[in-house]
Amino acid sequence: MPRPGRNTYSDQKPPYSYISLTAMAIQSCPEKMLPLSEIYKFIMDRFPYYRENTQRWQNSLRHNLSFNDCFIKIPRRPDQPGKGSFWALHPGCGDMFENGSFLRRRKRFKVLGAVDHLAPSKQSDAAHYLQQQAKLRLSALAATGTHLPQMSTYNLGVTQSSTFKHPFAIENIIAREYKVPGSLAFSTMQTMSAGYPLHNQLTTAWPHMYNTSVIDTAAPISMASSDYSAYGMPIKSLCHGGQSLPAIPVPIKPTPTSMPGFSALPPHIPAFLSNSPQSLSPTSPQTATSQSSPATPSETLTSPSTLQSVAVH
DNA sequence: TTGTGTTTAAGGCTTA
DNA sequence: TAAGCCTTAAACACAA
Repeated sequence: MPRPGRNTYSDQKPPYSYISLTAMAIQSCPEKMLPLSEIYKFIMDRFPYYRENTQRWQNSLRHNLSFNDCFIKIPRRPDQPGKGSFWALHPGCGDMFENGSFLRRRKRFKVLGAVDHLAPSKQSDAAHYLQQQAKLRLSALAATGTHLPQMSTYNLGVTQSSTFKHPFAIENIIAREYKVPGSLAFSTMQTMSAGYPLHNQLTTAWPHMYNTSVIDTAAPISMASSDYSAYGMPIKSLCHGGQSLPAIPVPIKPTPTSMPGFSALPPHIPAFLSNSPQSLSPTSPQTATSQSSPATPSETLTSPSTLQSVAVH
């Protein structure tokens, strides 16, 4: 793994792949979906390296979005004018990264050929679900007269201040890994008490996928409003410490970190997943995450229950 | 015109 | 060593 010799990524290429960077951007957004331009912004804000040669890496990034099944395209609604679609993570890609670390992908995520016949409905289902999530949030926020909070979904339902920076937030990771090159990154991460692997992140976006130990296309999805918090988040998924901790889809190669219950946390969870708009760079301005475009859906409740996937190796 | 999205190809690197 | 992953480049189509 490259070890930048400077304090920041300012002149070093981050050790993350484009897939990881894209996943970071998407996960950093409360809606768990971003338009391409916002993904660009997220990356450029946090990694000054990518403020140059934009054509090159942006082309690569677009290639990855199209090529990899772990990304799903969500069309804009008519009331969401703008170029391009929204991009989200496929709900089944939670185990894609080794030990939950975005530094390395465990295996390539690929949609099962056997269920490819469902492909036409995949994106619309995903769109329905994500937009429904946004709708629920917006409804709740409208009722309380507040704005969409720029706070991590982790903070919802738990006693953390709005300024809380998750220990695995990308800011912290980078600060630890690169402010002191070759130093305490690993051990520091190990000492962190409360990790939030990608699975937990996905739980917020795809609760039905992570509240069952297996992907069950037949299982009806309860979307009763009582199951949701004020932000449209499934209450169960917010209770990290409870019994309702989401189970993880069985990986091809099970690892301790992917076992239900998270008895063992990854030693270097990436998790970039803070929604904090703070830049990782000493020079970067406001980040894109605070400007993400929430959907304003109006569809009826729909769950992407037909989504099936498998990580292959 | 520009941004977005798709596809193909090639080469380097890592892993099994 | 083969396979897979990642990056980069390029061409093309489409839409705002």
